[in-house]
Amino acid sequence: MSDIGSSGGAKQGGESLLFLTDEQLRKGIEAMFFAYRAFTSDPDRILENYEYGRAHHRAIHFINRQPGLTVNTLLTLLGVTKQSLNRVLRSLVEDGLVEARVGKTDKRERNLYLTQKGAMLERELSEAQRSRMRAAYRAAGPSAVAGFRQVLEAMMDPELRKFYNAMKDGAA
Amino acid sequence: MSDIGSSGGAKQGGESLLFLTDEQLRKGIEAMFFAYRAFTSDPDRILENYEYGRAHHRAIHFINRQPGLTVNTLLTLLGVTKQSLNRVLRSLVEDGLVEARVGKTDKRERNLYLTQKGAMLERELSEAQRSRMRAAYRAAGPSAVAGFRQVLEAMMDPELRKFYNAMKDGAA
DNA sequence: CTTGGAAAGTCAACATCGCTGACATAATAT
DNA sequence: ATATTATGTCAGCGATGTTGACTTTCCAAG
Repeated sequence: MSDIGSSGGAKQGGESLLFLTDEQLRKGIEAMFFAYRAFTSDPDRILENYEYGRAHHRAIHFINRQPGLTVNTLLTLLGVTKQSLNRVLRSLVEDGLVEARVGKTDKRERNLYLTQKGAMLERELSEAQRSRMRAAYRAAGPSAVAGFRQVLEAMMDPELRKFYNAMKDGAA
Repeated sequence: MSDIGSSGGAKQGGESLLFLTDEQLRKGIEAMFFAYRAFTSDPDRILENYEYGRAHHRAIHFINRQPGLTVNTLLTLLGVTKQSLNRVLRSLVEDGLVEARVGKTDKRERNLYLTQKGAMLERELSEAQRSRMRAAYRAAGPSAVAGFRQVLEAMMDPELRKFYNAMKDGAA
């Protein structure tokens, strides 16, 4: 019953609140589900040819975006345990895709960088993903893209939103 | 080099194409990643109290949205193998959350329905998710929501977009 | 200079949830 | 009658997440 409240109340609010009915919200949930599935399918298909999975892709993505970031920062961005990340990171370092340099100020820290080989895989993976994103952006148009970004940002957990906003976006 | 093409070209296109730079696209990728993580975290937290996982949630969601749908349809919507779905579906039926009625026209088919118990869990899970979605919608505003939905829809694989559009959205 | 704590790495065990392959059953369709 | 379809099931495997325990390294504070 408690979830009916906001739904039943929506129609009273006039046009500006109509989109907050439960069915509209459920439709948004489905949109996220289907879109995210498509969004990950392209890199997944590529990764089948390697011995890597989605976890490797995510690590590679953020190392590329913030060269030199520490393991701890990467842990926060990915939201997994160090044991889980370690497994992934070790194979990437062993295979020569990622370089872990001992920190110069704090020697306990490791600063992570993509090697040339790592950067190549990153481009292959992200190009697949960017290609779908680009097509969707073109189909939807600039103002839709702005709205898309606004809603996604509002949906994030506050702590990660900080990290998100701290990243380059080429809009400046 | 091939992924530079569209990026380098973006600046030539004037204001309307500026959002297609590689960095803008990567930022969109990150937005999807962080938002999706938040989006799934609420129901995941609830599911820890039960013996169910994300897969159960997804099945419950679609059975609720299309009561009476067949196993095959659900398979398509979820994009998993029947072996994977069967494991999930069996536990839901055994625990009395889902009812599988033999089809009346084709007796090979099973039509799936939520029981009262299943509907209760569905509401608990989806309320958590809708609550976050509602807050994001409110924060971003109606026109942002329209754009959000447009981009996500454009991102889907065509076959699933059909299913997506066939679902109730309360907009009619 | 010793010591406490932080950063990182590692080992073991386990759960979830994908997958493939093989096979059984029941019922429709030809 | 036979082929095909929808479903269910068993076995095994792989990727990725988890907790818990422990070690090593190293900065920093007493």
